[in-house]
Amino acid sequence: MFSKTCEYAIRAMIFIAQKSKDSSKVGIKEIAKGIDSPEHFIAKILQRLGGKGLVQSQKGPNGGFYLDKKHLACSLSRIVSVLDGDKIFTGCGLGLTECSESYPCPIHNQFKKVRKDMQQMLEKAKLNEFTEKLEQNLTFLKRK
Amino acid sequence: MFSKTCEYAIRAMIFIAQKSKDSSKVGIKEIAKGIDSPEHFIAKILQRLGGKGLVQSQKGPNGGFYLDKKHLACSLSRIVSVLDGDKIFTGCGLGLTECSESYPCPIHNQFKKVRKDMQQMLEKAKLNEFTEKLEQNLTFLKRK
DNA sequence: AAAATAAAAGACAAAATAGTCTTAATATTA
DNA sequence: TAATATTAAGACTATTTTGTCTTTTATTTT
Repeated sequence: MFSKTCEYAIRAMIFIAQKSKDSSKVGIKEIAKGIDSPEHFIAKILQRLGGKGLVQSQKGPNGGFYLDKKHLACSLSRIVSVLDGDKIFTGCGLGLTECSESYPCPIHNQFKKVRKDMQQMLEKAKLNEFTEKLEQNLTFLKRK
Repeated sequence: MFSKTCEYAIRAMIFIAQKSKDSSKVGIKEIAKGIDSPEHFIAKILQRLGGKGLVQSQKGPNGGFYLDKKHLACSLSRIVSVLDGDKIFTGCGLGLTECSESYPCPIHNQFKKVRKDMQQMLEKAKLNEFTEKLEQNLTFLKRK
């Protein structure tokens, strides 16, 4: 569904959101451990997201990644579209570049609905809404 | 969403279904042209599907690929699961291998619903249901 | 100002996916 | 039975994605 890049990214962003609640920063090692991802890989992904302004960071001792109030309200769909593009939201299920209402592939209408539901779901999902359940150990960002 | 392999496969199978209506066979070149895909690539994909019994074929002059009545009722979900596996139907949106009801990722419930809708949509979609609209040029399997 | 710490950047490597080409096997037709 | 047409199979190449390693830059603390 999503690329590995995107899966790690969402997990990392939710993790950073959790840690940013009390406006503290979190280092890349802790993030990598916290979401069980390759350290250098997630580092590069966060660089990309930082470049696009989705996450903030600070170098040097006591530095790290963080999210201010505004960025805590970032939606998952934003992360997906920045990293994977919006093919998943608007692309044809059968890979036709010209697929559209007026030139539909055979599953255009059915697929359109599923796509839209996915988009709306990710649109509604904001980074800061996951913190509480994580703290209560009702949801998880890494394997047991 | 789906792999290129799977996109081509679904288009090819729908194409073969259309041609199989009057129980005639269709060669790989015609299929490749009809769905606008690399010839040798779709050939290998159809080999895989043939090996799994999803499509039938015959060698030699006037040979080609075809679908008998039974196989014309094959669902798109079957094709997807044979080629891409069922990660898309059952896998975690954030890539957690152990994600489940009792150990859910933060978006488990929302994602589960979208996944299920997708699966049901593909389950219901049978190869033979697309033929008519294709013939009427109301839907398409290749770019203009 | 120096040392230490942390992210940024870029080069590299490995694996998976996508795509191509050649040869072999098999069935049909003449 | 020989020629031909067609899929099957396998080796190969290219591209993209995933992942690693090293060096640089920036910031903080001492």
